[in-house]
Amino acid sequence: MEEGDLEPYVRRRRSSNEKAKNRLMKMDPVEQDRLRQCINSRERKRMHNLNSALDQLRNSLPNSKNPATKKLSKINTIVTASEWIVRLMQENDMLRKKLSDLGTSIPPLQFSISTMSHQNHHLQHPSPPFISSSPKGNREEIKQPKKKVATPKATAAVAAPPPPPPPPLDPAPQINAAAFFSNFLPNLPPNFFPNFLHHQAAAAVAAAAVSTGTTFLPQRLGNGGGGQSPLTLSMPTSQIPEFCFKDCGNNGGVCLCVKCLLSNKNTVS
DNA sequence: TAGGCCATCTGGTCCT
DNA sequence: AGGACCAGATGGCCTA
Repeated sequence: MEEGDLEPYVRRRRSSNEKAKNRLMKMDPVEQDRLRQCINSRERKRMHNLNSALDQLRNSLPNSKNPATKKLSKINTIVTASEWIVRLMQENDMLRKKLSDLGTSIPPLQFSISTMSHQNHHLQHPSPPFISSSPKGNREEIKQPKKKVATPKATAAVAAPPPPPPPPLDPAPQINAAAFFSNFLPNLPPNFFPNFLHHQAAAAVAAAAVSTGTTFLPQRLGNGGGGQSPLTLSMPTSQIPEFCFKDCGNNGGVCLCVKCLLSNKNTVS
């Protein structure tokens, strides 16, 4: 495309909108530029609001406060949050069932756009940097999707079947810490466990429990065969670190993270 | 250096 | 008419 093909304001026009085009072409270049900057500014604010909401969502996810974890990308934030919500709903259902079995009942939670909008009041009335200059106020709020003319892409989206309901949550088996270690590291030296900081061992077991779909049951480790005092696992699963222990320097160069354990990358010397 | 991620600009379309 | 929303294009930054 040559430089002459570009109009001062109306660029890359793909279809003709004669009214708008005529109106814009009546403007002088300075006025067109001012309008363009105004539109760009609004779009930036809109995207900043979107990112702000995305940051909130990211910070609501488990492990988000862990400085060792890398910041989730936008798409991963959405996907992870979606999966996390499903997980919470499953756990919620399970707990309700347990309550029901105990003869107690509580009313189901009710979610609605209106209550969520109330809780996200700050999105409709953002803090000063993102306050809309629009005389109509900020329209960036949670609301029902607007009706659009069916385009091929939109039609495909509507025609797509809804995702299958999540499978029922099976009662998770509980993992025994000592059994886990004896299964995956059968040739442990007699004094193996005492060589590890117990919170690392606890974290590794807990991480294994999560990755294998089992429930981490805090309990006492065995004595490791060396006549040492038993170790108490006390780390809640919410604090499971995601980083590899190889770098910690406290375990003799042996990594206890699940990934390394399962891939046999670690060696016990 | 390729690929992922992101911010920004931009034009088209819809909504109020 | 003006603003919101959307998606394509583009270039910068970072990392494996």
